[in-house]
Amino acid sequence: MLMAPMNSLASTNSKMVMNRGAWTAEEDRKLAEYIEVHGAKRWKTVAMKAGLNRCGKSCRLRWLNYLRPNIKRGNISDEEEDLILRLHKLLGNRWSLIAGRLPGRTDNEIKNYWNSHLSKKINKKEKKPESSIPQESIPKKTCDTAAAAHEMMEEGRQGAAIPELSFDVNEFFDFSTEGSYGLEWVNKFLELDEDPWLTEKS
DNA sequence: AACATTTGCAACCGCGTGCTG
DNA sequence: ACAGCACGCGGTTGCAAATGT
Repeated sequence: MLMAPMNSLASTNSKMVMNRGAWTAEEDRKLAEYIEVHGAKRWKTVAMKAGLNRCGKSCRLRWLNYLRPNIKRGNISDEEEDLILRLHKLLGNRWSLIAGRLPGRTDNEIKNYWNSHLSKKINKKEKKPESSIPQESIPKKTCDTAAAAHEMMEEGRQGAAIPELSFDVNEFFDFSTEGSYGLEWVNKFLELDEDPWLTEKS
């Protein structure tokens, strides 16, 4: 659903009247032109120098979620949806990490998609307990499956010691050194956790 | 046709973290 | 060591469009 930009709402803040609400095409153009020349950093400065009556935070969000090159919008494919489900199972609500595995997708889009589509799907499934995998079938404390990895991460987050091995999700999912944003490696990894619950299309 | 409700998504907010002086 | 700033993240809100009654 593409909403037409409405007139910017001015904040009632008495100190500095900042534009708020939906961005106009003119604002988008100014921001994109500025970033093309000066780069996307120091968002407060970007906001001022681009002649935008917006806070830096708002500019950053607009750029990352809408104006950035190579952004894919809408039409999340079955493959992408499946990947989101698997990664969410593995990582929980770590939208930026999940988005990092989906080229052209933003964390905001993934989060919205999850909240409006996938969480409902999952709720439906959970109301059908016979279709769920029995807990005892999930291996414990190994990296063999995504479920086990997720479990370990949850423990790790709560500060619990994992006796057999130490598992740091941030290290494990450090994409900074990875050149490619291809899906192959993660698909291979996730194939280890073939889960009929996830692969079953509704 | 008119109104009410739900849906989908852009944008905002608050918080945590890291960097810099 | 500390304060201030910038950035990034996840949760939440607001509102137009879509759908239902």
